[in-house]
Amino acid sequence: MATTESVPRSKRRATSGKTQGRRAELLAIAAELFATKGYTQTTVRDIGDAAGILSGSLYHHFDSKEAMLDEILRDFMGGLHASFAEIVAGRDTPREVLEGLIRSSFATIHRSPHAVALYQNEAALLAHLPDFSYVATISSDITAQWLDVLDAGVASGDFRDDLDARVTYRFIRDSVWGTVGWYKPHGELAHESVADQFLSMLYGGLLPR
Amino acid sequence: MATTESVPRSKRRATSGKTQGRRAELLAIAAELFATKGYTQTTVRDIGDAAGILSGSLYHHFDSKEAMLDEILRDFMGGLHASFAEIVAGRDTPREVLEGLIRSSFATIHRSPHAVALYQNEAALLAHLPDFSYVATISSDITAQWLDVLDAGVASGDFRDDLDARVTYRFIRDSVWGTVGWYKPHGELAHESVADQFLSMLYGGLLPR
Amino acid sequence: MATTESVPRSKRRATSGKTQGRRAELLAIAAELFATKGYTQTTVRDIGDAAGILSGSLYHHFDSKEAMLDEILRDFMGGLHASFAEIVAGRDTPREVLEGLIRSSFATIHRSPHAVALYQNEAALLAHLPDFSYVATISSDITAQWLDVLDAGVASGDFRDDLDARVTYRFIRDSVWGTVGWYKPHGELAHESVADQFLSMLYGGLLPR
Amino acid sequence: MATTESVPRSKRRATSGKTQGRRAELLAIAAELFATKGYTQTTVRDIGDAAGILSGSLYHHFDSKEAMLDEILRDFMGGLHASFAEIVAGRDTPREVLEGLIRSSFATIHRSPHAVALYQNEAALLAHLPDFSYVATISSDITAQWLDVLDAGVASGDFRDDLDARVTYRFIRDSVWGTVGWYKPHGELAHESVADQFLSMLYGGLLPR
DNA sequence: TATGAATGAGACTTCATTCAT
DNA sequence: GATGAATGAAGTCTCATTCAT
Repeated sequence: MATTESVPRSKRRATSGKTQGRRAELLAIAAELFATKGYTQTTVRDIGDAAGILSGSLYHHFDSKEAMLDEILRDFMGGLHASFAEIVAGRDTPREVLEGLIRSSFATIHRSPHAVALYQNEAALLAHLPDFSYVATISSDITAQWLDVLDAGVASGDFRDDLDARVTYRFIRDSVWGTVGWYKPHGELAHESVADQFLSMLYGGLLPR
Repeated sequence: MATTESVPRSKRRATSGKTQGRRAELLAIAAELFATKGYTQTTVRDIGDAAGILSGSLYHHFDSKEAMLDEILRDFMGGLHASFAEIVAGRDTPREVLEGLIRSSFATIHRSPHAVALYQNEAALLAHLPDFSYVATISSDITAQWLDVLDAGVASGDFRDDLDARVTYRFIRDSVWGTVGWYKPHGELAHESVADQFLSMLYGGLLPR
Repeated sequence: MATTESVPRSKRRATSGKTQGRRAELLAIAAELFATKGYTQTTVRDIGDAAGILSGSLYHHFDSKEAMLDEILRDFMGGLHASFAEIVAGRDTPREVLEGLIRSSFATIHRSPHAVALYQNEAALLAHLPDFSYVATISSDITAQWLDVLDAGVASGDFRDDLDARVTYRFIRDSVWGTVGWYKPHGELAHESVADQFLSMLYGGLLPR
Repeated sequence: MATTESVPRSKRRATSGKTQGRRAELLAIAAELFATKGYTQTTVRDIGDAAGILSGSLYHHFDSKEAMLDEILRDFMGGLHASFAEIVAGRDTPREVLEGLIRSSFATIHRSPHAVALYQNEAALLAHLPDFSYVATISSDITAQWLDVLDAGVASGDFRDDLDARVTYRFIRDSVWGTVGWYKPHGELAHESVADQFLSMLYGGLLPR
């Protein structure tokens, strides 16, 4: 497993405390635009407009448009991997761990929909950019976290042994993260309910007993 | 339900028989590039290079880059809706129909991976382009086809009645179409096997009996 | 009569005081090129070269090449209509008003030869561009100003009553504005002398008494 | 005076009798488009469309788009100069000659409005194209024809001697040829009536006696 | 004669980025 | 920190023209 603890943020500029607030604001604005329109379709002028400054002024805060994407993804993926690691370490049975991972994922979608959407939608782009190889690395780590749980569950008898774990993992992953495309954080449906529904279907199947 | 039978292709240029072959070739090339690099990231020069002609020569065949995307999507979505309609009409129980839809979807991913990827990945872009409103229309129609089957299955007792059909549909949809992101048409895993795996998990659940 | 007082300039970008100077410079350069080479034959690169910047930099100041033409024509035609209105309102007899309009026209040619040439030469083009419908509107208003004077002069006995006012107006108009094709603002012939010659011929005719 | 009798048409292709008809058709179509939309704004595709053939097929008849313009203008200007020469030679007094030139001009506008419009509107363009220097040459010749008549009329006492002949000529020229911008060959107003109006105004002036 | 495919130059425009103020 | 002007590369598209069929 590749080591990804505490993702290094080498190029992040030195900042005073006050500045940090402005950076975070701008990153939030950028993340929303990137998620909504797509990274390539979002211009630095779009970001500047949304922030109430000229596009050129963004370069006082960030080195480039790509640097903004980098900071958003780095923060997100580091946190995601860490919180998954915590769950894996803190629960007993594979079934409890899997349920924890799933519930945490839906909570993450609720909390950081833009970063999730970015991660979901810009896969093709990120694969082409060498500076973003860490995304693939962390992705692999996360995949390993999930596969380990599934394999352990099959071995322990928690899960069926006639399903291919790798294929099963992908079905679960796509259903879970695909939720970002339709779930509304401020809508009627709570993310906990979405998780309940998913777990109920996943564990029990679609057919009545 | 909006009527979408035989999607009109009003602006397609008049063509003789021989021309059609060249158009189809160019569209296939464009579809692959659009799917692989993303529509925005693909330049007309990329397409021209891949086809062995100058980018400007593409405009002898198509009005614009957008027109190429349009023709690809229109053909694909029209065909998809039609083949789903055939399945709905030709089977008896909701369970048989659902299985048919799912198997057909995996077969479609096998046959037209580029168009499927396009439809999956460019949602944000298409929503911004007024000329592509028909995509949303056909999408709604297809959603209705699937929801009808799920509702009928719940009513008939084929499917569990304690799951929200709308949420369940989205989970299924995202798993099925998300397959385009990892399935390899020429790989070891056949699309029929993927369908078997999915149906087994969907119907029986992850837990052993 | 269509109302054309103070032509709206809705899309003109918000600008500070300093910026206005650069805009005006660029517009003057563009106007000269448009008038000399023709609008279509003038490339944005021509304009950039003449201004000492890259063509793309023009788009920092204007939305498009067409927007430059628009601003030139809008300013010119609004001013022309206004100055004619002032003359119509400020003089007594039709003969005095007509003389005022004619002298003002020659003075305008002297002062803004490029805008006049543009208005003269690009009629065919402007008729095709929907964004320039205001040109036709103001033209109609100006025609009405002149026709009113001619009609009043015929009624008052100032002018002959055996000439068709509409046809006469066109002869006068074409002679007057056609001057822009040969008059040289910095040449020996003063615009006042041109006006004298024209009025002498127009009022007295070519034949000796 | 430059000699311009029988303008040479060196590059005109050898043609059979039948072909000539098609050439003439195509030139008429091109002339109308050039006059209506402007030479630069007219594409060879426009011409092809109007003629019912593909743009590339035009090159079986003409060497280039410019060659079409050349043939139109060469025919027109040669004919114009010749018919003016006939008038100058065939009448007695300067007044009769001037009246002849003016009536002939209006008749020409009636008969060949497109060629006249071309000659009027594309002055800026033609000045830039070396292949069209003959246009300036014939223009000078025609100017000389008119100025000779005016000078002769002043000397003979037919015309007032207190008007500058050169300036007067330009006023007349612009009024006469400017008519092409508003006269409708198939309208109610006959070109003879336009000529009557113009001569009445020119000779008698605008003021009542 | 006409078609259909292609060329090659050049047009307008966009956009991330830089920098003096 | 922010502005406003400018850069330079790149993108989409147009169009006169050529040529094999």
